[in-house]
Amino acid sequence: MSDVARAAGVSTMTVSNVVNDRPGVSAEVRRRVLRQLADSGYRMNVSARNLRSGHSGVIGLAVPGHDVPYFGSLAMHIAREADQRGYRVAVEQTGAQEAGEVAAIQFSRAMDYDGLILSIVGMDLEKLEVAPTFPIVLLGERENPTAADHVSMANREGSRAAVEHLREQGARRIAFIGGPDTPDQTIHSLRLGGYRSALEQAGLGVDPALLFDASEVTMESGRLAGHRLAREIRSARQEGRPAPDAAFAITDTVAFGALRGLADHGVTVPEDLLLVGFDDIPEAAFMVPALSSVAPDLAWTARRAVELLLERIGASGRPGGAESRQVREETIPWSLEVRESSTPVRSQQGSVPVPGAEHTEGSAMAEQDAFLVAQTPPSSSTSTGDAS
Amino acid sequence: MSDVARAAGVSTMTVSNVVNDRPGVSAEVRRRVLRQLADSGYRMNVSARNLRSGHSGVIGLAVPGHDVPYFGSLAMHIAREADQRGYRVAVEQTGAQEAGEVAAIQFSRAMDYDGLILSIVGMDLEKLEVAPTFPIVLLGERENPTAADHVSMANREGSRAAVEHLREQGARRIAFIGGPDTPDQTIHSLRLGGYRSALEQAGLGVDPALLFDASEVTMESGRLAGHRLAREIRSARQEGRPAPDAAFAITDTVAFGALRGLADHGVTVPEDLLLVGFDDIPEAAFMVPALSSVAPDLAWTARRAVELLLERIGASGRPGGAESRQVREETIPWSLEVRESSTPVRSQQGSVPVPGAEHTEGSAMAEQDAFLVAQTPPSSSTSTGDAS
DNA sequence: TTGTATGCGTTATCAT
DNA sequence: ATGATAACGCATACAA
Repeated sequence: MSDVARAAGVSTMTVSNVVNDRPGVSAEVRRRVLRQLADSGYRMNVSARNLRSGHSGVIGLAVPGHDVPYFGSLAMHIAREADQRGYRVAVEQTGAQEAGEVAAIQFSRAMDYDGLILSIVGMDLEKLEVAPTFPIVLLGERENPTAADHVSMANREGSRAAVEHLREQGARRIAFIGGPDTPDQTIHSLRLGGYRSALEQAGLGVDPALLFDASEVTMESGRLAGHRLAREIRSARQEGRPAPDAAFAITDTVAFGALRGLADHGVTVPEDLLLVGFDDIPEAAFMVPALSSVAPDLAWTARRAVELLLERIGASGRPGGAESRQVREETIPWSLEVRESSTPVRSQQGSVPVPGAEHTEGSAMAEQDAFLVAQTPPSSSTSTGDAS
Repeated sequence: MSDVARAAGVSTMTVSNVVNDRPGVSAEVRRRVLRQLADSGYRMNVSARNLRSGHSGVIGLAVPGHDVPYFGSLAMHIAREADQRGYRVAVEQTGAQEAGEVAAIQFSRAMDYDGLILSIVGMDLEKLEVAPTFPIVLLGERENPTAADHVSMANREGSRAAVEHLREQGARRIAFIGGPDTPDQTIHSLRLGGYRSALEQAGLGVDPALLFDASEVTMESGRLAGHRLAREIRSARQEGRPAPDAAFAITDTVAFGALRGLADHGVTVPEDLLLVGFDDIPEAAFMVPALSSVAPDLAWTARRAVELLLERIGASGRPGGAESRQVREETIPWSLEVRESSTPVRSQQGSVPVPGAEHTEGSAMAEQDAFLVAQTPPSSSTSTGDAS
């Protein structure tokens, strides 16, 4: 910058003013400086500016893994949202849910970010020893005991709606594919809670034989659970007892794996079994069969998360700043997307290579739409959440 | 740091030495400083350190979209690789392939990174006006005219192997699902080139009627292509001319969409049509049917990309640094993963809810393995690439 | 409208 | 083994 100043015959301060487009610079001088700026190929040293200004203009986003579709989709929305507010988003992965360690790493790593949006998955919130001065917004499970803002998923309500929907579709023995129940609030315990509450409302209890473990929340664990579920269906039918006729998977990713696992054993969805997932990842609508899913409003989530974080960043400078602000807790609006996987078929489609009806691109689109919004969600499953 | 120094009765320099674990500090003093460090809750100011050291310890990774599975997978590998070398990775999304603009944005944004790994998709490399002093490694298409290191996909070879494989499986009319041919090197033109070259080697030409557009490289565009392909199959059969019996999709994501589009019209894979994709995204093995795919070695890719970038970062300080180093061009090793989607079935599995054979978890695993490595890739499709 | 002095938190260098 | 000093590149405060 001093080079540019010398070449333009002004002081570095004037150059700084030009670069940052501040008023108080004559048009003539500005022109000269701009010219020099271009010629010299000058570029701001961001570190120096950060050092001086005390902020970096980037917010961090910590997700469990870059390769998890749900978080990929979330990251996209958050990046879009932050862009609009002049912030950059740097996405990091926490690797897994190794509570304390990962959280600590995340935190220390985030020190040069202005703030952090942290997706916690199955991690003990108590272990999150966040310095109360650092702006953080938590994303994820419900009922947050920490002193940090929190945008939370309606895990219980969403899961309940999914199971109620399955019952409305005629399902009588509904399996749960997910992790074990735990005292602390994890994705597993909460969504299992919703499953239980739907059953209890129908006057039923949870049959342990209908709980199929997929604690890892991966496609592979879903597949293995699918294998076990298929075997249970077979056994039940052979032994003449009622077989599972539906399943709620804790995650679309798990559901995807389960779909594969069931197929491995010749069990088809929705003919043999109805299936609903959670997250409504972009892939859900494209699976065969298209996967019904509890769909959190990701655009809303991204907007609120960024807004809350920016508010806290703004407050963290001023007296009685970040630490004293009241903690906010908001719940993500959601809906239930009903697709093929939970819609009992009237007549088997079969593998007919040549469809009977004529199809143009337009009619194909219409057909596709019919698949995507096959059915209006029941009233209990419409959007909810306090978008305060 | 000066607070800590004062409290510990030493100089800031000594504190710095302790913090950075440098030699030349007596055990006694180190203990005292460490204690103060802990008590005071001190944390390094990264901006200041960066200002002083001249580098940030962060490398950027620019991908088209956070929500593209292939790049999610890639990001995961790169993050792992960089971690091992003490670097952090910040992932940003370029939004799309808007050549010049996006590249410029990326570049300016990357200024406080030590370097950038840039995934270019369908973007004109010529438009990438990169300041030759900034360390960049390009990831993506082949034959790079820019003055930057480049780790490239074996687009032609991989595509050719896929199509050859389809022919070996008995396919006679192989469709291409992807974007249009262009003079410049895009993912479309290159993979189409491989498709063409495989056909020509078999003494055939490219039939324009077998080119199904999916230029957007999304699930949705794949689905629409699937619709058109299904209609072509129907028409051909009705009119008694040979129908497409296989397809090569430019990307697994497109293949996934195509699978859905075909299913919309009752066309099943592999019974009615064989299908191979490209990228071998994690989902490929879990699709029903499991998707055959050209599988680039992502771990290798990540390692080389990071290594090349770090070399260039290292050189950029020294005299005759980054700009003068010779540009490196390497090709990613790959293999062909053959799965169900390109394996003609002997006897139709059908939708039998109760499999005949007994299944334990173990035998289920065995069955799964059988699916995953259903067949050894032909010799022409084994790993290749100059891992120099 | 423009310039000067000063300091942000850290580390390299040189001295002790 | 430890400390004093200067400097990294910029922006705030104030003087001119």
